[in-house]
Amino acid sequence: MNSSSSPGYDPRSFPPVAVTVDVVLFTIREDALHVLLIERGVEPFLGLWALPGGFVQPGEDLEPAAARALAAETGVGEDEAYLEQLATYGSPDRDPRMRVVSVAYWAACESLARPAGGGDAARAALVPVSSIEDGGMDLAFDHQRIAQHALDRLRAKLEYTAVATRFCRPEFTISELRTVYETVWNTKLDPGNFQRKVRENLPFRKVDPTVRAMASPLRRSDTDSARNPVAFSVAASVDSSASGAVEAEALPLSDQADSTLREEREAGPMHQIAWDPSPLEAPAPTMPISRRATMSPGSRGGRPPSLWTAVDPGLMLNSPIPRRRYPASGESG
Amino acid sequence: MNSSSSPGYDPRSFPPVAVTVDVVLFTIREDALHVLLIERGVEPFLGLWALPGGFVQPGEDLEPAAARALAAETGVGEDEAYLEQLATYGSPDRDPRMRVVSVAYWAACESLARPAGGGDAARAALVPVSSIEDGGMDLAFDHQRIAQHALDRLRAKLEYTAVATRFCRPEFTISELRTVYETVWNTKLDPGNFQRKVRENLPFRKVDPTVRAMASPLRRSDTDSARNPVAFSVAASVDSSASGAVEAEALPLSDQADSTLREEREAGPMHQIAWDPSPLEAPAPTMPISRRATMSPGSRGGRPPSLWTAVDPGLMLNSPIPRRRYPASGESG
DNA sequence: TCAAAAGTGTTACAAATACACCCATGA
DNA sequence: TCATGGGTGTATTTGTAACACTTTTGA
Repeated sequence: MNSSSSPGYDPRSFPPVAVTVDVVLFTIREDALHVLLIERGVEPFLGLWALPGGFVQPGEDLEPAAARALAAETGVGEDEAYLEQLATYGSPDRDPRMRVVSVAYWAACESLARPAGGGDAARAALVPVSSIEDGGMDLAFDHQRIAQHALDRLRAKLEYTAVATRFCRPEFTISELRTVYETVWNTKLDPGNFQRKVRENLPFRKVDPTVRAMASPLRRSDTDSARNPVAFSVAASVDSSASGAVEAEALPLSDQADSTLREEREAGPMHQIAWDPSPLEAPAPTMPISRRATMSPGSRGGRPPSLWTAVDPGLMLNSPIPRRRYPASGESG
Repeated sequence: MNSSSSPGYDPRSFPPVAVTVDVVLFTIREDALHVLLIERGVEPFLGLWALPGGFVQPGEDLEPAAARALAAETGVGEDEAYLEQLATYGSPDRDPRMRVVSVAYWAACESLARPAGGGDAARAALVPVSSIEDGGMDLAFDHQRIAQHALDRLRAKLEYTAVATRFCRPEFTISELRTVYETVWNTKLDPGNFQRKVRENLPFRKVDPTVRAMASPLRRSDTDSARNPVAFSVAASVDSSASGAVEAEALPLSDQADSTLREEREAGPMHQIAWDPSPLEAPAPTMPISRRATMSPGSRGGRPPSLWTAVDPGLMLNSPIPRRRYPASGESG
């Protein structure tokens, strides 16, 4: 704020601007990184794809606004996604209707459970980031640029934070985590070295099998959840309660109620959107939510992997995951 | 921007919000990192110190608005400072008067030449970041938080970009540059290793002494400046080209905050501010602007150092400057 | 018993650290 | 000629890359 101005300050004298939020939601589907887009049902850019978003309401903070917009348009609840501010875009002509300043957020979540079919309002689709990057898709407004920035940020943060875990279920195997890195960076990582890296990083925690065994599908009701990070409870409160920061001790982290828990998207009535397999989107996902230990899709065997969690996805890694620079376009095996 | 909204879209129906910009300007003075603050002349927070800033004008993009606000309140011109978006703060109650969303920027510039004395309106001061960090200063609004975030970002970016050069004159010695790193990180770096790092980093360029000799104080007018990075010419075009909004990445600033309602004083004339040596500020700077080769203040001799420039302060280093984690508070020697 | 995946060990190489040392200059 | 800072050389240490190898399971 500056100091002096014309003494007579009139709250209504400020230039008329609308403030919105836009969210770039990433998820991994079928071994490819996807972005969630919504088809516009009104002008301008009618029929084009755009990022989910909406106006910031009076009395509403920015991040909650982003979370709300995301939930309203896609059914992705607040606890399901990691949400972080990206940047703000306010070019005077970015919206033909009026001056709109948009605060962009990016989000990461586990593969969307199978989308409820109840298509009501908008059509949503998950499109591979490759189609964003190669400019093959025409997005509304400056959303292409925003999405690209979000992608850059995501890739950068994978290297030195534990956000990658937000693409996994609350408990995951190291291989699953490695697959996330490989998918986002579009590269291959050495399994052995990756293993070592995860093990030496405090934000990643191995789930104690004995603790898991004792705690049945239901959580213990006596001990509190937030203060006492016992199995089950942690995952849900993970991002918000970041509090405890880094401790050296092995917490009894663990998973949440089985699988099924996570499709409880009660987050309000008809929020589900039609996961219409539009031209842009692959057929609905069939990824099993079952708790099989081994990740690999076509696995015929192998040593049973141990399960891991992240203390807090936002935490900095003490030792970054080295990435071989990913090539511009797809490289595999 | 959101996709679908109520069909009947009324440009005047959006919630009333003011959008402002705030700038955290860093500079190095007397071997300490300082932030520029302005004393508030009106309520709220009358008499408190605050970041320079102002309203975003109709038709004005965000970054230009920040540059304008900075120039208007401090006299620091656009070409003099590196300017980069930081984050946006929009807590509903951050300004008691009304809803204000503030897009914060951070800036770095060479030690402010001697401040024009023409003290007219506001009082400005450079305060050491230490007094911000230890909470010893009470800033208006949420500016303390913003400043802290900016500081975190600055420290992070020093590591993998060439921004540090923006604390130096267009041409500088490696020692000067090292001093910048040491000051910002509050640590000591090995001169030999630092030397090597700079030499192997492409964004840093040694000024060819022969070229310098030929080109008098004035630049050659025949060859273009942007294409042909000759001494002198490079520095000027440096920052503006960094435009591309979001750059690499920095810290996990996963919080949001608020904004500030600043009373705009038009970008009219009389922009200089009184560099009043307020209680917060050290006496006016006396740093010679002369082009002496050796940096060290009390230098009695030594080999004449070569001069360097940065191709572009925003550029990523190909080999990051390793930093020993700086201690919480001052460590020296 | 075989293939596949988890996980460990080991070596080769690259980078960072520490520090000795030489060089050029002004006083 | 001496103190001082610029600049280089180099051994030590640390970290990464590559890959062989052991373990454990399902088919």
